[in-house]
Amino acid sequence: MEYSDKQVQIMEAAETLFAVKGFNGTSVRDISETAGVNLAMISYYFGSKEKLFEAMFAYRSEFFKLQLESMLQNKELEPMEKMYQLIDQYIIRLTTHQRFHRIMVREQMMNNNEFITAQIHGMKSRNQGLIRQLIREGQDKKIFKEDIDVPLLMMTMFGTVSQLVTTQHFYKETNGLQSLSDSEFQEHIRTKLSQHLKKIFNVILTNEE
Amino acid sequence: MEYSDKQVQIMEAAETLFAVKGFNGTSVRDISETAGVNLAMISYYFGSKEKLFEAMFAYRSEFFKLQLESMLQNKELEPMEKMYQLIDQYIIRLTTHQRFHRIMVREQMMNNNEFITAQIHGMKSRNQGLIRQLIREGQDKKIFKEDIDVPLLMMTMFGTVSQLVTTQHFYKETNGLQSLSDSEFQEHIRTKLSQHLKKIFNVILTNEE
DNA sequence: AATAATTAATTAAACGTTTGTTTAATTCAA
DNA sequence: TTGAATTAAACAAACGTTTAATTAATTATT
Repeated sequence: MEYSDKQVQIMEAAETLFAVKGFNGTSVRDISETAGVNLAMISYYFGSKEKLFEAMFAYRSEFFKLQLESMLQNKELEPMEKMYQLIDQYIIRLTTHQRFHRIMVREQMMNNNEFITAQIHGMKSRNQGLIRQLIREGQDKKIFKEDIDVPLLMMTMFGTVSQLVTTQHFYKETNGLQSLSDSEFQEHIRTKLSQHLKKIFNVILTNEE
Repeated sequence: MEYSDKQVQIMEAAETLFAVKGFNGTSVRDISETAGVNLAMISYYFGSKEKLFEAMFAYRSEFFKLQLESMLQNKELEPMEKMYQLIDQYIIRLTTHQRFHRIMVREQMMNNNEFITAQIHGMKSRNQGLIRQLIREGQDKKIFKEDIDVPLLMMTMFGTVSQLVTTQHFYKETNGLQSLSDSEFQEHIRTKLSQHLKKIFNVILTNEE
């Protein structure tokens, strides 16, 4: 599907507003004003507010997908190296596309829209499959331990990053980081998360410290 | 503040609906029908939909608070035992009050309502303070390691549990647990989370396996 | 203890806004 | 000249809230 500049404008305005105010908290008039287009253009291009949501979600999820295949198939990388790269890629994706991530968090709680629920489900099982494969590889090479609870480990990775991103305002205040600029703070978050998750994964997957 | 049966009915209906459909996705008429009361009773008792939300949130957060003080001050418990109890209590609370938790997750992303944001902030810093204290105790007794990133460790605890609770539908399907009854599944989740988090905390806080 | 007076609870209906969507007319581009 | 893009206006439906009337419960007075 290809979109004109104007259509992209509308989808980006919708993403921004949905992320902050939620789907039901955002009016079509809000979106049209933010996008700088006439109210009727939204129905004209997308059919309805709901369809706009679905179009925007599909459009953004293209960019949001982890690009793991080539990395995972690289035979020169050790399994733990691959896992580290996977962690870092996930952190980067999630901190870079925070607005979209907030929408995902809300939607996977709500299960209101069938199309979007299906999209999220697809992403999730794809990711779980890839990680399972990677862990299997490490186990076959006798580098990883055998008793790994893959779903729970994924919950920890997704959950830790998600928790920090969605509650970063609290985190910033509670830990006296208000003086940091926005980009400094994002860098801080990424570094901390990376260190923390790598430590956990290392110790859960192998026997070393 | 004391509430009559009818007021509690209204707040419980509101909690249920807000958890599923969100604040803006729930109409006052929805609430009145679910609670089995006349539409006007909501304004009559609570003033407005927003005030009802705040009243419900305050009412429920009473039950939601972790009761940690006495346990943490028990001098016969080892620090790691206390940490395990803390983990289990958190898991129980969150899985028992899932509706309220969903509302919290949404609200701490939105920051729309000042009163509720302040309430959440209070809970969070209180919890962080208690955990920090407990970890300090373990460090002073030379049982815990010195380089512990407390905020990040909390993110992992809150995030892992939260992620599993809010995406339990995906988890159930992806891991072939559809045959379990609701209560069996809740028990499954609690056991898994408990084992998983205790393992992580044990290995992060101490040097043992 | 019975009745009157007062307050609280409950109701259906109506209020003015805002909502998402459509219309019909107009402008623009191919 | 034809079809797409754009517009202001209008639409009915749903929204949160208020009103005014009625019923129920409580308190005061005899």
